[in-house]
Amino acid sequence: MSHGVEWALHCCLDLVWLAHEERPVPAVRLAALHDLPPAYLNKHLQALTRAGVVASTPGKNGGFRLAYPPERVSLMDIIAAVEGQEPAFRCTEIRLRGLAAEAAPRGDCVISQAMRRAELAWRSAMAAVTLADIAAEVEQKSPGTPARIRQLANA
Amino acid sequence: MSHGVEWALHCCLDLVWLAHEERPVPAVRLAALHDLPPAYLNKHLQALTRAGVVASTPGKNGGFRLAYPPERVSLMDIIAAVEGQEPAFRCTEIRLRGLAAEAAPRGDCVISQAMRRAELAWRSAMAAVTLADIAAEVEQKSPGTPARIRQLANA
DNA sequence: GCAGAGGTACTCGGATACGCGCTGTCCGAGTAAATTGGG
DNA sequence: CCCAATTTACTCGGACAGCGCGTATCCGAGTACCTCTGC
Repeated sequence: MSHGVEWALHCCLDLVWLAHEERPVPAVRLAALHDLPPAYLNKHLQALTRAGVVASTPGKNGGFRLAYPPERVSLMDIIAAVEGQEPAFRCTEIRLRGLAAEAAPRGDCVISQAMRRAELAWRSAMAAVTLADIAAEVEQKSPGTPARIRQLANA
Repeated sequence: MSHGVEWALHCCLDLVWLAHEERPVPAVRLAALHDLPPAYLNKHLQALTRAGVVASTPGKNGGFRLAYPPERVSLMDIIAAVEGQEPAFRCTEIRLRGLAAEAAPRGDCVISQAMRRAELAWRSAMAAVTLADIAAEVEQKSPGTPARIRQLANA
């Protein structure tokens, strides 16, 4: 899994706390928060924009903000936006090629079924966690974090 | 996830049915079963050998066979052998770098925890399925498959 | 003082190089079987 | 006929190119703000 996923997750979490600001947050500001290459982070934020997870406003005082309230944005949404929606395991039906094709049973590939089940378990676990859950847990462990982030982002 | 995983899974399943043979199965025979590039399949079989999933015997009439009975080989073992044991999501602790480092809460990264939980769900689902389960399901759906594979592999 | 036109600074968006890992191939080391020669 | 040394054929194992995708960067299109001028 690419590093852009980690960046996108943390930046979206920051956007939760910065949503109370009037103005959207530019990519440069988000990059400075975590010492990331600004232009490359911008690329991933574009992917989030295309997927509809965040909304971008161009021009001066532009930037990014969450397109939905944090309760409605799951970690799966962010991952799918950055990594794409294709499944990690792609069955190419090799059982239907070569000599073994004659012995291939009818119906779906059993191996592919098992892989799909496992991947579905992963996707469900990711979809069950929302940005609001993450934010709430962080605020519980260290209540000062959101205000600190807002302060540092506007410096 | 690389294609080698799919190859390894299907070949290990074939090895379950070919385990009743006296002689190990060479990579060329396995490749012919599914019309795969023999040398490249051999490379993945080497990875399975290094991981101890299959055992290789060199020389004439050599080849590969399962190192354990199929009940003790899970799909996770095969995937880990080919893809490596490192987790798909690697937390690089970007919350501790940049301006936000001052606002970083103590304890583990909450996002990383959620990712680990999801990945653990995936690994558990994979580890819960053994080659014996897959083989039994295939044999139930089409009982002639194992004998057909044995016949085609020795042709 | 005020309105409007122009300039300016800032931001997103996509187009452009670079590097690493998966993909694919080849040849050598090693082993077991087959062969051959001698007893 | 039996045995052993040699040859042979076959297999795994690792070393060697090719390519696609993620990584990283830069510059242009577009927008909002600021400034300046005229009334």
